[in-house]
Amino acid sequence: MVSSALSTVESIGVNLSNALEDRGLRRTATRMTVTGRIEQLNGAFTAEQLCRDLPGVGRATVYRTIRHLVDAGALCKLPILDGAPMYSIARVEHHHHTICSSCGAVGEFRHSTVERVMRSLAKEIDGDIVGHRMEIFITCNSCLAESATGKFSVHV
Amino acid sequence: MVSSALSTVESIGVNLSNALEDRGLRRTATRMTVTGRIEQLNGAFTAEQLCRDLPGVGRATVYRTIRHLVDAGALCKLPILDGAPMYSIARVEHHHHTICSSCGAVGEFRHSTVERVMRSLAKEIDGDIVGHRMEIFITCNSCLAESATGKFSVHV
DNA sequence: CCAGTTATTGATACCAGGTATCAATATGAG
DNA sequence: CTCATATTGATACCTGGTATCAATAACTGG
Repeated sequence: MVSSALSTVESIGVNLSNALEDRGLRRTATRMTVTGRIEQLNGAFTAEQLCRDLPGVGRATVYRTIRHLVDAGALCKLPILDGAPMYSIARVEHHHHTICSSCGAVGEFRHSTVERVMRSLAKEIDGDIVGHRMEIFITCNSCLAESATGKFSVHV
Repeated sequence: MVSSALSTVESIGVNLSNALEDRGLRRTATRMTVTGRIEQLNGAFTAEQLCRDLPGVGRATVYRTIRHLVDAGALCKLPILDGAPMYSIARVEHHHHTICSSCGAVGEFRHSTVERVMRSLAKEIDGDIVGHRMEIFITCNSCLAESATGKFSVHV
């Protein structure tokens, strides 16, 4: 819901069960259930949330499947300060996240300037840059409308 | 150790026990022990590490003191994917972190371009930007020298 | 300095999120 | 169909961290 509102995200075709198969994992009914649910969600989710949504699937299996998808690069794992990490389908090659401080909704964006900054930082940083992570904390438009109170912590 | 190697960090005088006192907390011997140890460390640390270093101080007290210091803004809490968060003394007003993917050493840096990017992103992001977080994953110079194997996960 | 109030401490139990184990079951190859 | 292998899920366990609470320490006014 939030992802679709971000102008810089272009969806690429993702098929989670294919991602698993590509890693030599079997396409089982249970895994289809899990990946199907994730694709339905169309937004970021936590592992516990997925367990609640799929009471017929064992906790261990849900966590295992998520781990496989992260390893396959099909999901990205987003560390949340003071809380369980969230996962979202990696729709764009390399991207960053927006997190609504009020409702927790996660979106993706990509911006060439960010990558350009990385190159200019390379001169100032002691060592080899091997990657980066960036999150932007926002109050999303629907929360602005409701002017809800913040509940996620923000690193400012 | 890594912090001092980063050219963009300028130390500001920090006194952790003062930070606690400013919040109306008592300057007790136990708190002095904890803050003293943190100041000695001169780098990022985990809560468990601090507990191990201070066997005479109760676990609960170590965690409570860390929480107070984070609330006071004297420490920053850095979420680590797959692991306990690390804490480091907030030496500069607003900054970002470098994390060595090999040894886990954390450094700080500040770069005006990053803040400039935020302003240009404001146009493209749906909602109000309230903050951001950025981590750069590096292989630090000492690890480059040893060409150690990576053990921290990287979001690329 | 004392008595009383309030804050702090730390042992303990507990909780959340997640992983290892392992017997039972499903899957796919031949 | 048969067998080796992968998957599943109940369970126990682990890690990181917090709530509880009785004992103790630290401030306060008198």
